[in-house]
Amino acid sequence: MELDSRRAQAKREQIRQGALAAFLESGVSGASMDHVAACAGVSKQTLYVYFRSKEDLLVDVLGGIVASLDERAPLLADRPVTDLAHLREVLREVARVMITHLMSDDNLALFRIFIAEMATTPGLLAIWRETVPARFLARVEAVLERAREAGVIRDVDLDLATRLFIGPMMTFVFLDGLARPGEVLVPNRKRLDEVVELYLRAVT
Amino acid sequence: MELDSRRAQAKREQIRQGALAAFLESGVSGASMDHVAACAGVSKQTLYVYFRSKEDLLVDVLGGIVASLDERAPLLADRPVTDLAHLREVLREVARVMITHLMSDDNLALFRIFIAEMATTPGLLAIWRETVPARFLARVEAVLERAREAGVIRDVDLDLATRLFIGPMMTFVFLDGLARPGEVLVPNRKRLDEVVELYLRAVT
DNA sequence: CGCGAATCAAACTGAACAGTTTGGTTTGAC
DNA sequence: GTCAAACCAAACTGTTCAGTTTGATTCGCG
Repeated sequence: MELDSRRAQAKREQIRQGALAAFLESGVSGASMDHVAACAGVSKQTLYVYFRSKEDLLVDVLGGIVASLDERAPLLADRPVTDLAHLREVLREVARVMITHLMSDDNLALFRIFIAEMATTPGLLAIWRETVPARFLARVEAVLERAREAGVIRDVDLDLATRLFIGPMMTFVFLDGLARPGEVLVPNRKRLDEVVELYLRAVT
Repeated sequence: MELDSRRAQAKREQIRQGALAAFLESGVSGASMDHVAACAGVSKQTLYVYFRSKEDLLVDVLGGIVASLDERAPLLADRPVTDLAHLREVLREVARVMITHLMSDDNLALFRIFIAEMATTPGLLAIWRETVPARFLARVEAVLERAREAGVIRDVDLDLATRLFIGPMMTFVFLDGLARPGEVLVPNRKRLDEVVELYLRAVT
């Protein structure tokens, strides 16, 4: 089998999408490989031609998702933060994007999968570590660093300042989102802006 | 069978403890009922005398844990917060207790179980909702409310102010704790005090 | 002691499911 | 058209596990 051909890559992708749908729908252990195959519109055997095992497939799928998040992330590095109005605007936007993006049903299901499977699937643990702290937190921290260099915020510990900003968003996601599957109450713009205002008071 | 007798209650409790140990050790789906029975030092059949099903047992055990957390929680209602020094001291203590308590291996495992099983076990969902937001958040919020009445903090939105305080702690628990089973890096006192200081600046 | 309730160990049932095998069908390159 | 690679459906294997059944044993109370 020539698994590098264009056709093979397409099949791989087709399987990935079906698997993702199945996992999001019923969780990892809840989705049988028969069901995954059905979702992907592929025979069960073909699954095993392209992926060694269920765990292999899971890691591959989630790894792909996480990598693709990078592209959808706002280009924080380009945004000017040389005065307070700029910083305020950037933080507001980050808050909005975070909340609307992370609190979608799909993403909440993804979180559930990560947290549940991380303990027993080393590959996922590695993906989470490389991503959430290393990429996402670092990106926010970089914004704050530039703001600090420009004298917009005080000389605070940047890691803690980042956590103070991310934290309230996490309360929305984990306390409200995960606890109410199907009926998630997403905070509105005004509420998020208030969080930013409260936050700015701490760091300026 | 007289399931209300003293003896029966003791057996129930014995089973609960064994089940908790088994669940923490291997997760819910990872712990077979045979293993639970072994951990409890009880025959498998006795398990089913006292609990209708595995799900029943799970809900009962976690419900008990969560209820018992109340007793271990610091008595925030008694603490005076009529000046800044008081408030600072109370918040520092809350932060320390939260972190040392929530970031223990057992509690991280509990979180993992809750998040993973909540989606498919309605009983757990109810327990989580009644507890985490209703009890824990409310308790911190009550402290802030008294501080606000005493004029120690500004006239801020109390829900958001609570989230701003809880949030950074959640980053430690969820970003650092859940991602590094076995090698959790707990933030030290100084670091937590810095968080409190940063926080106080936002609300005073 | 003696009796009934509680408990035990162990085998069993039935279902679910990851992964494999088989044997037949489609696809596309030449 | 032909041939091999890719694919498919379906049956099969071996295992795991929740929950049940059985039949013997222990415990506590009178």
